[in-house]
Amino acid sequence: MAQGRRQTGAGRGVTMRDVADRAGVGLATVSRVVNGVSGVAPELAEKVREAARDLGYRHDATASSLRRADRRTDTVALVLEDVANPFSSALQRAITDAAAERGIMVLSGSSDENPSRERDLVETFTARRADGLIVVPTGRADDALRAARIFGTPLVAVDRMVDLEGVDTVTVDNREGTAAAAARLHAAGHRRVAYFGDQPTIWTADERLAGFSDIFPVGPATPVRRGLSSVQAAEHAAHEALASPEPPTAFVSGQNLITIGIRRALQEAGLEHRIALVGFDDFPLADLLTPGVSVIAQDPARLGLEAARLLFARLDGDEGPARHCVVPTRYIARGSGEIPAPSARP
Amino acid sequence: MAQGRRQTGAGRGVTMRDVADRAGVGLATVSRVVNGVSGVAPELAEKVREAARDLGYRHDATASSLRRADRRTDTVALVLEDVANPFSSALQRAITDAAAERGIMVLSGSSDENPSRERDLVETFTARRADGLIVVPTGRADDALRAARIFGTPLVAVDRMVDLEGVDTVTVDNREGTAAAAARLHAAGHRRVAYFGDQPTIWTADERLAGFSDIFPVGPATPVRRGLSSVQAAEHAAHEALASPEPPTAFVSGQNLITIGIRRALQEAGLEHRIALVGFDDFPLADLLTPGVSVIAQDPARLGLEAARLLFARLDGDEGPARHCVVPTRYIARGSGEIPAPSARP
DNA sequence: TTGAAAGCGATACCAT
DNA sequence: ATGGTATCGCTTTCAA
Repeated sequence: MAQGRRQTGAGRGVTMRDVADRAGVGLATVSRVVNGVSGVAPELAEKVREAARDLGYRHDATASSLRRADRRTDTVALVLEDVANPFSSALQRAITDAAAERGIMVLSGSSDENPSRERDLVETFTARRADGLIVVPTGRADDALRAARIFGTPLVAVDRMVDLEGVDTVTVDNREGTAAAAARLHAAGHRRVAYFGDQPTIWTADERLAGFSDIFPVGPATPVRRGLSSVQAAEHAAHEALASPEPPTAFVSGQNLITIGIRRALQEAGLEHRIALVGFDDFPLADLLTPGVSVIAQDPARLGLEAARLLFARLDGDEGPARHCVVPTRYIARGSGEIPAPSARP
Repeated sequence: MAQGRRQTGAGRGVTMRDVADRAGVGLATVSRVVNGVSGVAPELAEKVREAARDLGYRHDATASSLRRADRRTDTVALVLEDVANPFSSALQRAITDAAAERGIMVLSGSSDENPSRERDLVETFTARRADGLIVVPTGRADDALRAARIFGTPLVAVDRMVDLEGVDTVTVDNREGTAAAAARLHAAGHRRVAYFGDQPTIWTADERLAGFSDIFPVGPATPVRRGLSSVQAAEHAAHEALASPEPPTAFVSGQNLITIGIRRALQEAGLEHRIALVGFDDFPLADLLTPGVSVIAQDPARLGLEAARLLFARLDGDEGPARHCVVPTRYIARGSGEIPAPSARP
């Protein structure tokens, strides 16, 4: 059987007018029944529902929102860094769930850290008249977001701060979390500690490095590598660091892919039990590796929930000043971060 | 600064009419310019673009599709099992990328293996007039999908087969892949092998079990556990199996969460080097564990791409008979599946 | 080449 | 309580 656009008389093309005619009522009455407006005689309502069923009527949300006074589409859009990243997908899941409770759908796309892709996405989403936007911004001075704000679409920046007044934000305590983890390494005797981070354009990358530097000011003993954005790049850089005359006794990573890359290099060199490693952002199976990977864990579900709440408040008419929500991180000791410096070993 | 709906005169509420008036041209001309229809005098077109820029005009894709002859919304919808699952998010990513190339957006939602949630999602998506649907069906006789087909929205089922004529499908060779892996265990001397699988309502769960049974017919030596759908459940079941008088010498898992649960139990019992484990579906870091986890790997990106292709062909007017695309799996030996049976050990 | 006008499917006002 | 009708923002004839 072929899959055609119009294979049966039912479905496509059946409008409220058709339903009204078949039920022998006015167009407005059908609209009331479909929208569950009270004040329609029960028997009429039943007749309408029957006609709708017979004809295979399907409500057109598109036309509905066009005519509606509030112009709502009951859709919010989500611009992530990469849907396939576990952090992003946990965020998406939390937001989608929160939205579903209100009967709101979620559109999403990946910017891949590319400002022009981000711009395209924001443009497409506003063209589709999303009621609101939740964005993981690619940059601090974000053009795409500025455009959306001018257009008037409520907007929440999540995971990263942005230099735009009046934008609600949700972030984690990147600096404090990283500093606390670094302090633990310091207490365990580490003095030669390498920091591997993401691209400096990303706000979180700056914050985390700052937290690290609070404990280990950058110097010859504390090499800093930035601009790492894939497992392979981090793995390669870690191999280089291990091959240097005075290799670090510990690594701090600013991102989960980097953490995995470093760990991969350590395992290849057979050093995972001798060199400490702490990563920012938890990842699945970190606890099943031996030794387990200690991390500064974020709570992406919580982040998403707070972002959704902020956005929904705006959708509900909140016109107050911008709010900034900071979600705490949590250090999870699994072993790799608890390896002491050689000097401190018995 | 407050975040209002209408904080500047620009943006919201600016229609083509406004642009037309400011540019001193007709409404139709603006429409032509915006849609890039050739045949407008260059100077007029420039005037229109300028007016649009000045007023902060944003095209309304909603109204556009309503009036357009083909009624296209340039949106396809995706019903996944759980966006947060790596398999699902890889699928989503591949489909979103393929769609983006054609200027198509992707709506998505998670059914959580719940038929009524699936139904809601399909309903919402068709109400939003998605041009097409890609669904990971929760059941074989899927009501939600039947409804969508009657409505006439092109539909592709991915990952799982469905008892509905005329529906395009993309799956992997579940049975063959599992049988091949089981055969390897048999060759390595294993005779007491446990199979842990997902809920029997899921088509893939049946297929994979069938593949296992092709090599190890179900009997006392080959216990089968079904209905496992979380890491915890699998872990618990694995502990039980290990505590039995004659524990299996190998495990075969029908799903990635189950694989992880079994592995967790093995590590807790200190048996990960003595009892073999092969899982269906690869997962991140499977190679970093010691021993690495051998898997029957699917290629979710490929699955998504094929599904998108099938759907786009329908959108392009293909009315041919339903097509079924089968993507091959690949066994990846990492160690856990290569542990020989004790009887076969020197 | 350009513009006026009809109408996509639904909502909301205003009569009845 | 119910129905007629103007209208949402846009595309698409059809005339000029």
